[in-house]
Amino acid sequence: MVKITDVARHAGVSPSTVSYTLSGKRPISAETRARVEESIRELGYRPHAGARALAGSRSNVLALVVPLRAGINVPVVMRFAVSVVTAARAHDQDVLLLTQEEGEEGLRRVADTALVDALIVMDVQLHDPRLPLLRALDLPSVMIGFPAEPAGLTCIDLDFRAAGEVCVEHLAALGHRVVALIGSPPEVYVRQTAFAQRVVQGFTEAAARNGLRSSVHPCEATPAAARTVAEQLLREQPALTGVVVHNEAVLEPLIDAFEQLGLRVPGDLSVTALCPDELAEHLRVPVTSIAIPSTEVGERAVELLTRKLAGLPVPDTTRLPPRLTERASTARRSLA
Amino acid sequence: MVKITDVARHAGVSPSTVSYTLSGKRPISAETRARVEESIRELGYRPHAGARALAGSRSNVLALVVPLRAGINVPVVMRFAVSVVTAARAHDQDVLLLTQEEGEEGLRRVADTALVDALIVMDVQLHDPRLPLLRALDLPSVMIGFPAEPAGLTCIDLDFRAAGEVCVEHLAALGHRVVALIGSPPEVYVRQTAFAQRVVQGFTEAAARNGLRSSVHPCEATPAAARTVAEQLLREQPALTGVVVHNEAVLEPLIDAFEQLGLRVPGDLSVTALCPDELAEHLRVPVTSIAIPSTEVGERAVELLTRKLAGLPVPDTTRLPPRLTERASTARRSLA
DNA sequence: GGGTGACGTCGAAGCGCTTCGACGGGGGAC
DNA sequence: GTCCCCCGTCGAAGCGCTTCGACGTCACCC
Repeated sequence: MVKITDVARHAGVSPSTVSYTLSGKRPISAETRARVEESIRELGYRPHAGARALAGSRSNVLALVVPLRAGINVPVVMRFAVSVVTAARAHDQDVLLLTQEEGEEGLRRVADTALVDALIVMDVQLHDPRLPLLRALDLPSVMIGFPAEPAGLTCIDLDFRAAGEVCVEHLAALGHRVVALIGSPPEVYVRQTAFAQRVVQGFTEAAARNGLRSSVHPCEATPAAARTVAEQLLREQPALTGVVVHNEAVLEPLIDAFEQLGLRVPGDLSVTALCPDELAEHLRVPVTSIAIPSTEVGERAVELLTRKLAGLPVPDTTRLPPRLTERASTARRSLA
Repeated sequence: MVKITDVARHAGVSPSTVSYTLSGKRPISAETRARVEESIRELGYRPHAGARALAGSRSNVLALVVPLRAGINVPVVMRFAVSVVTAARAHDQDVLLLTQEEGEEGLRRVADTALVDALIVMDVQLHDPRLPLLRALDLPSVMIGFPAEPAGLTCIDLDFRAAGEVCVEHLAALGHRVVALIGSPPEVYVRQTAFAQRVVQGFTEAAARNGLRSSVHPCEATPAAARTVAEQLLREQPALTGVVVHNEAVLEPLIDAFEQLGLRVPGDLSVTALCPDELAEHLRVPVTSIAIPSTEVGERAVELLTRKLAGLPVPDTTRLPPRLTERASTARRSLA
């Protein structure tokens, strides 16, 4: 293994000069720098991570805690993880993978052993048991998702409220006057995360603001439930021409059900959804949708962490604006 | 931060004694051990990872390189990653996540900086450019998948050949005499990984061994292609009663096509597949299938690595036996 | 022309841990 | 009873790097 003293000898300087050349923490003359850099290249020097962490009290590693819970969207998590790693590398950091299974003990471990400099925690619940620990730890952290009480933490996620609004605005702009939100199973609304409620909020308020008639319908994640909701909707809201679906599992069955009930999409009914793009694209009728911007969330999370590590101020909460992708499932309301 | 000297002082011993208590590398009397352990607990001591890595030249971290290539099955990768992390923790190791994007340079970096002790490389291609590097590096590594020339490397994967065989044996045992393999798109067979060919091999040989008539049909990953293959099969092999599908994307369209052509599954046609269990389970007719045992692969990979790190011998190649899960899509051949 | 910084570099002191050699004491072998 | 060896423990020497204080040199100012 080639070490810093080897480089120093080869370049005819002291080890500290090599160190300063690398870190830029003190001025080094152009010639010396050139000589040192040449030596580094020639010898293939790579500083030892452990030694660096020990002396510099920075490991240049950040921990990423991924969820395991049933019901999480695996491809979204994966895309997110990859974007975190990529963004981290751009900031000269590596990423240690932790599973949620390790829980608070895992967080404490990597923090106490100084294995990592910072934490990214995904899938944060409203009353996440890890919150007190994260507040107490002196490591900077960023969480994906919003707990009930985000003060003193740094949180980031899609702005679900705005997502609900944008869907409605889109339908309103197309002339639709009666809209419905077909949501997640009832238990989701009383549960650990608040994003489902936020979508409802945004949906309802935007509808009111635009003078639309609107209703909200939770729906179990089964084709049968989808069918039932569709039938009920037709019965109770015959004037309905626009729906927002926030329930990936029933998006396809729902469209099938509507079409079997004689409603053409988008001819008679415009459909928008909150779901991953892959799903929206690959349906028989590609669906106008808003996706969770997993890549952007990952990048921004790393960026926030980097700023915190540098001692710069960061906002407590950042809500990413939704981006609606128009596809074949929405159209101007026919005036027939 | 509490350090080893704090513990030593508190327990009235020397730092080296604390170290030996922790590592077990030298005998420590029961009383001393108890005293030290109590001090550790009381003070909440956690050894500094960097210091440990520096002094002990072991970081207790292993790198996991995940693929990004289009066409990989994300949930499978994710499940695999999680099982690696879990297994690694059981061996007191942490896991650093690398993306394939970083390529050979990334491997070299984590190796040269001594950030990690060992490597797990997923999605290894037949002529993977990383192979020479992995051979040259003095870090132990395990690869998921088999390159063309696995000598000197440690590889693990599902035994695809046996998987092909098992499907045929299952059909043969049910009395089927004419079988077909519906495979991946043609390009897969001339491409980077060999597993597709191995399935064909196993399929063909098992068919011959059992005296079955058999044929192999590559198939593009589109519903239209599925339909075409189904029609062709009916025309050319009217006596066909069993198929093996090794192409996730067309499994559902294929079954649809067969049923639309008047063949009932499993009444007239038994279907087995190589695909993830989730897919097999959630089809209209749940399909008898063999899945890639991602969890097991992950565990075994970590185990192999642990043995290598301990200097123990490991086999160059380990092929995990396929496990066929019987579902509703296969039945005894009707003698009608 | 001497004082004063700023610049560029060096030496040495750690960072917290592991490990090697050494050493005292007690038990077994003779 | 003596010798030897092994058990249990200690002290000290690093592991490879960062960083702090110090120092020499040169340019510039009054």
